[in-house]
Amino acid sequence: MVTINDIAKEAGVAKSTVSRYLNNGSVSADTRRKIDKIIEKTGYTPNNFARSLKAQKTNMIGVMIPRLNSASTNEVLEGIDEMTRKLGYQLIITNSDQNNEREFENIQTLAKQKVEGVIMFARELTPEHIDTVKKTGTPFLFIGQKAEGIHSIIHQDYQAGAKIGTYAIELGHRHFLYVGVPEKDRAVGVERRQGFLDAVRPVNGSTVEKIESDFSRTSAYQKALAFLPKTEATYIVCATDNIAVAVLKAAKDLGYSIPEDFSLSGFGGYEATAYVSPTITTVSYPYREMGLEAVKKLVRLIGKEEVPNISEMGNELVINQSTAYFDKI
Amino acid sequence: MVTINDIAKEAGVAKSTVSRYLNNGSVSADTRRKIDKIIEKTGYTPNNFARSLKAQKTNMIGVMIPRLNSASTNEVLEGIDEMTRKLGYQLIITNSDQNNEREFENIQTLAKQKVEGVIMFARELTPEHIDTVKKTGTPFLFIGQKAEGIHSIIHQDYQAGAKIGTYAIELGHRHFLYVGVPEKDRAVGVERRQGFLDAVRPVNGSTVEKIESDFSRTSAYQKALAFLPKTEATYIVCATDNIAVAVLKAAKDLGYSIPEDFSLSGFGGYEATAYVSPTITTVSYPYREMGLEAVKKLVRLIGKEEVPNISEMGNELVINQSTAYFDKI
DNA sequence: TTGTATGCGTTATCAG
DNA sequence: CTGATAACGCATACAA
Repeated sequence: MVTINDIAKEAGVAKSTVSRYLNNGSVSADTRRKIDKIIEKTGYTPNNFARSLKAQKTNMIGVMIPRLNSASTNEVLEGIDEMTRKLGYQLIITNSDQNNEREFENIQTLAKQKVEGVIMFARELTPEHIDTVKKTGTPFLFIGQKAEGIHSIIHQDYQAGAKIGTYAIELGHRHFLYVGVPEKDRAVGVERRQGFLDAVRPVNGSTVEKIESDFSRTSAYQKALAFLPKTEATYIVCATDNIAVAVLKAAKDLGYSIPEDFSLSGFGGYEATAYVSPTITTVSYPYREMGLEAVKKLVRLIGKEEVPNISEMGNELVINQSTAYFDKI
Repeated sequence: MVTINDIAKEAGVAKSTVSRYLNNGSVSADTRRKIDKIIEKTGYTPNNFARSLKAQKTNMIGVMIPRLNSASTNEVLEGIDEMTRKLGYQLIITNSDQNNEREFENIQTLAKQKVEGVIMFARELTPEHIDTVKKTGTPFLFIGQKAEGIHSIIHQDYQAGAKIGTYAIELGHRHFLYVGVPEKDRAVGVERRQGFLDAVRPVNGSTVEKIESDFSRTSAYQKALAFLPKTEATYIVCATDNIAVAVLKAAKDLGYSIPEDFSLSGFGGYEATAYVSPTITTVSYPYREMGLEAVKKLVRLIGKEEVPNISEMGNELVINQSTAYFDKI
């Protein structure tokens, strides 16, 4: 490996001169040219570890994601990737496989790697999470969930739920089936649902049946297969677009027509909702922008700037073919 | 930050003793207990940079992916993630946004980070790619494409194409539409298609029309919308499952029935093919296993072991509802 | 502008 | 088993 020392020797200068060349640049035109050429020739590149060791600074940002095959996660990641690049940081991505133990591990691993800050896609948040995070002393930013005393950036899930509820009521529906996810995920499992319920429940004669799935399509498909034949509902609210796609599939396999037999909607605004038939009504979330914002916010955090504890991203109702007026009496 | 020195001082021993404690372990039970306690108390964790600097070894593996929102890529990544974890390596993932310049950059960035090896998801391979890679001197493994003088692990794309071709002929089809991708991606754009053509062309009276899309659903959808009304084909071969999903959508929007008006198939075995109606016939690829294999192979490479230049992964025809016998005369 | 010397946190070598 | 010391590659304070 070629080091700053080799360069210095070959150029006949002190290594501090080479170092200066590399950093400030207070070097005479002559030596500059010499060093230029030698670096070119040898293909020298500075050793980041030595640098980090010295500077006590790594220029790295860590990202923790719960799983790799999530459409929403990946869109946020695109935004994160873009902004970290723009701001000159290097990204380290760790995957925790939706497993708490591995999340704890990863929090510590990243801290050990001396990343300057961490963006964590939060799912289920336990006190132990909060604890582990706080112990690291590293700036942390949660995405998707809020927690006492930790900065976060979240979706307006309650409002999203309310949008769907209001819309469905306007269409004339009164009987709903809500396909939810576990409450451990507060944002999706609780907030989103509560927004919907609060919009729908006050309406005279409305009913809501609930079933619970997990985030996988297979689970949602199975549940729907079993439950659709029994339900009184005319409108099916799915807690995510993935679930909606799976429920749509189950409905078709059971011989139902959407939206004739059931109206159906999801949350998220995934591309998939536009490539099934009928296309699925949903609430679209600004995932990419969220990623951009997250990095900006984290970097301010790293720089000890004052930043609001919680930032919220908006969202937008997207009406597609899977929902229709309810006009049978 | 608490260092080995602090520990040593507090324990009243030399820092080399602490270091030994941390590594080999040749320490008296007494000092061991003392150090144990202090480390526990202070929450000391070794500084990886100092370690790497000393050891000239980073324990990191770099991964270069062309984009974050690809189903196949992410499945391979899951495998890679699993195996790197198992083997005790840390992962650095970089995204190049399907952009050659950024690929060159990333190759060098990773080399600078002194990763011990790199797994690169190859798309289009130019001489400059090969060149840049070779200059780094870092062990490289290509996934998905092969290149002279660089180790790689690839799919049997030719065989996959042939499987679809043979199957379609058996169904009685003779007129085909092939929705392909640019040839710059040799594996998908050339090999896969060639396997199909070689299986189909020898058959009497067979015809193949070709159109080209890119890897995005939007592009495929638009092309299909324009081309389906004009085609003579009874079977549409799509170069990827994503394309197939988009073409299916276009066909439906145009009022066609699948498989009555057209049979349709893709490649890849993505989950999406199972959650549209009809489900789409495809060739399923062992993505996750590929990730596992890739890491194993790279690690052998890092260890200077002898490994075959090219490894191939098999694949499997998955017959679904989108294909049917052609029996109209 | 340039060079000397020192230290970042760790490991390895070699005496004791 | 333990301790002193050098070295990894780089940046910087300070002197020249």
